[in-house]
Amino acid sequence: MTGRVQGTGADAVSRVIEEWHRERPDLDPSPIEVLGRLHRSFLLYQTQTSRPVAAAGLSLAGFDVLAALRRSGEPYRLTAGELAAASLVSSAGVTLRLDRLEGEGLLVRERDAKDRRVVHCRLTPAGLHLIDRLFAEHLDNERRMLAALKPKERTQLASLLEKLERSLSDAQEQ
Amino acid sequence: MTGRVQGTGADAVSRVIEEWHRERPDLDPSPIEVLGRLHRSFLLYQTQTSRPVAAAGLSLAGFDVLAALRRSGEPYRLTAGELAAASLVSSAGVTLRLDRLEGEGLLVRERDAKDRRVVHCRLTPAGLHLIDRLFAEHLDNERRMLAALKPKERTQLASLLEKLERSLSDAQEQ
DNA sequence: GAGTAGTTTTTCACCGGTGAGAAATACGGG
DNA sequence: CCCGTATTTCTCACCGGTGAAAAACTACTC
Repeated sequence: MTGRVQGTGADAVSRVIEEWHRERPDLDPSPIEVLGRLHRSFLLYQTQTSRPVAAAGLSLAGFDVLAALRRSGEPYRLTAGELAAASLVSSAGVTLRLDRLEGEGLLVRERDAKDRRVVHCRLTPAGLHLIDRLFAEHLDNERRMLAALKPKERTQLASLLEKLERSLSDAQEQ
Repeated sequence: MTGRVQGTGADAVSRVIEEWHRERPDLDPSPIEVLGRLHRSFLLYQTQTSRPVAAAGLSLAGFDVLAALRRSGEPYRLTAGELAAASLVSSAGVTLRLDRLEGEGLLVRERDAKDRRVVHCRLTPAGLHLIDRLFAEHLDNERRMLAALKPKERTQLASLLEKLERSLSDAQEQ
């Protein structure tokens, strides 16, 4: 018997699909097999990732910006536009992130001398120190989250997620 | 030569990993192969999913609630707690979602007669009609997003995401 | 070199989420 | 019954995101 109630029996998404199949047998709910699980996995990931970052007084949004600057290498400097593109965030969102991080002294804004529209963001020593400490922790935390996957499953999943990202990008185009 | 600049060359996550490898060769960034792609895929998914839903005057949050009620079957009624659990949202978040949907006449709150703490939420005819119309569109939209994946890739990805969700759940436990 | 189009970032008004704790109710044991 | 504990939902103060439009600037064209 497959029909479970609400609780913790099988997989939440499997139950969702069973319910839709019962209620709307005219529809094919199979996309949920992938995208519903994407959604739920992301929410779990987000919740668990933010905890240690928040313990250091940072949000995931702030962490994301500092990480982008750090991995860009010296002089740890990117424009607001580059940060928006790297994080898939709107330009308004980036402005907000920068306001907070600049207020906390983790980065500084510097107007470009040649093209005075563009704003460069540069890590301060405090920002560099913080992200260097947090990022190692962050990776360890992520490793814990993947502990139940075998190495082969991880590489397969990575490869399929890469294809998924491309598929989603394609769909966006038109 | 593998080092690409910023643009559209290979995969954004591959570039991120190359950068980290260059900047912090002491760390193993491999979790990003999976979780960075999870993150980006989710953001793309979210953006594209919200468009048609928003065109009907609804947010993804509202859509999520109506869908949970609809698939629960007649009488299309769940408690606030059940909705929170189904959507991985805090109780405060559910209250907010319900306020908006009730204000728009898409559901009604009904206090339980036996246990007056619990609030049942029931789809109104307007809510039922709206979600029945939108959900079919939504599935078609999701199918478009998966178009570049072969059937076999979809089932593999679904199965690996199920394992990932379980791995993330396990990690949450302690 | 003035006008126009295009770009980059910021502002504004809003939605949607959280954690902590309050409020209301239920329940079990003396 | 009454008390302490647990459960369920809501309130409050806040963070973080968006789209549209403004602001600041560049660059093209005539």
